[in-house]
Amino acid sequence: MDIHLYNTATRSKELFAPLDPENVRMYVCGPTVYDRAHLGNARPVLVFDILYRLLKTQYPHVTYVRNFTDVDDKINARAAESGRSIGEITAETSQWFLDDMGAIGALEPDHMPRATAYIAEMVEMIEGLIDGGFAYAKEGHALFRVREYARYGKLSGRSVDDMIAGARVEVAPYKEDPMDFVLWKPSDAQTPGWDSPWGRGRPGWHIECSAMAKALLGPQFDIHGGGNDLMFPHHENEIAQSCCANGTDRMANVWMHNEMLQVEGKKMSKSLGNFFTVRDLLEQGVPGEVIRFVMLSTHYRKPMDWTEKKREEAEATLRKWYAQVEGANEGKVTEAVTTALADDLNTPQAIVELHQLSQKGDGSALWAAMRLLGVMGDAVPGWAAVSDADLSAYEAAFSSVRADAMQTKDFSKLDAMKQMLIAAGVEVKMRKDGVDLVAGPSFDPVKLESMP
RNA sequence: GGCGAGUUGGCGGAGUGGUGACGCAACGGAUUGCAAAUCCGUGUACAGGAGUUCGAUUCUCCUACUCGCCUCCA
Repeated sequence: MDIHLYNTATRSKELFAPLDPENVRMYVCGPTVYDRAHLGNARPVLVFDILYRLLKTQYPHVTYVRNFTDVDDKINARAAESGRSIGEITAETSQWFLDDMGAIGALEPDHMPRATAYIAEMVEMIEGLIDGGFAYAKEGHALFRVREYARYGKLSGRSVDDMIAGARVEVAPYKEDPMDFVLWKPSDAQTPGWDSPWGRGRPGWHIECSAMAKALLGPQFDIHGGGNDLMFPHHENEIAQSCCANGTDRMANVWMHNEMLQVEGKKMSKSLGNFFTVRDLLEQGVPGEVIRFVMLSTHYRKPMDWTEKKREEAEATLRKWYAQVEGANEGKVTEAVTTALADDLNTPQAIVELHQLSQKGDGSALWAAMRLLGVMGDAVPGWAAVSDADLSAYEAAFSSVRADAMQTKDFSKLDAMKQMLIAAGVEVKMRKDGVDLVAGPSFDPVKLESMP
């Protein structure tokens, strides 16, 4: 099946053609590990998780790399204020990230390199850039000479001159040109640092991805992804570094960027008070599958608005589907579902196809499709499982009361009983010749104890 | 200020140069002691203006508005 992906670099949807069909290679910019992942961090993880799953259905092998940025001034600040070591913080935070992303159904990438494990590769790459005249060392810094790379700004559609005119660039005495960006910077005694030809210091933010991508995927690979906030400057800088250091004309063939997440129509930010982490939601009792479903219900290139209403709808839909899947045997993913995903990860369209399967009552195909989307595994998750509470005694009692009521035309006792059952979270389904009681999601057996 | 994305019915959300995607909600009907659930059915949405066209929601241009990035926050 043909897969089409929107390539930011060309601003168009293109037929995906891997460099090596035996080994599709993708790199996604991962988190800076200094705290819990917030909901916005989850979006790229889920978007590229879907891409990873899709690619795996079409190619024999996919190599997915997502890094951990464990050297960064935010981490340094966190260490300084908490008195804990950097290693302790990054180890703990990295595991939190994996736990939280696992809870929302994200598969782990094949490689999850930590920046601090690739310092030597970064130094080597910077040396190469300096040797080639693309970078220079000054006052303990190494800087990339942006004017040396003619294609700088092409990915994000900017020109160097326009950006200078915008005057939002940092001017520093050690820079030849205000646009030049840092590859390596000096560390003082309190700041983590590594020895280098330019003195003890630490890498700039962008070089890690160039070095790790090269080490694990080679100088050129298929897909590079991340949030669209990374398009500039991060990805622009990565391209400049990698292409100049590796002598290639491109770093990745396809650049993919997801749009940002909002909460109730506004940017999620601490100042607006609508900032929360994935863990916060999970602790509030929002199942990971629901978080994932809401995320997938908006196409990745559109802003995604997290709302309470969507959360509720997603949960209702999933409960309905889980009930249909329970008892079915897992079948095969229908072509319509895969086709939707193959069209630039059109997850909302894929969800439509799942609705169709649900409508047709095709539980086995639904199961397979839900698994592909990552909201279903080998069994229905516990939170959605139909309760196995034995209500047969109540069923019998209710049936006989109902039979009496039908005779006497006095339904008051029956209605009272029904109210109690409903209050206890029991779904009451009356048929002509009987009654079914099903424990609903909010079933509370304690409330039935006062029943006659 | 620069760059970019977007504006589809009550809400969410795909898609298409020409027969009202889909989900939720709503409404009508069947069923029901009454409800619920279920089933059947109903709705003439494509920001505004101009242009291209036999025909535009879909293409082009302009306007308005929203959002994002450029700045530690994805």
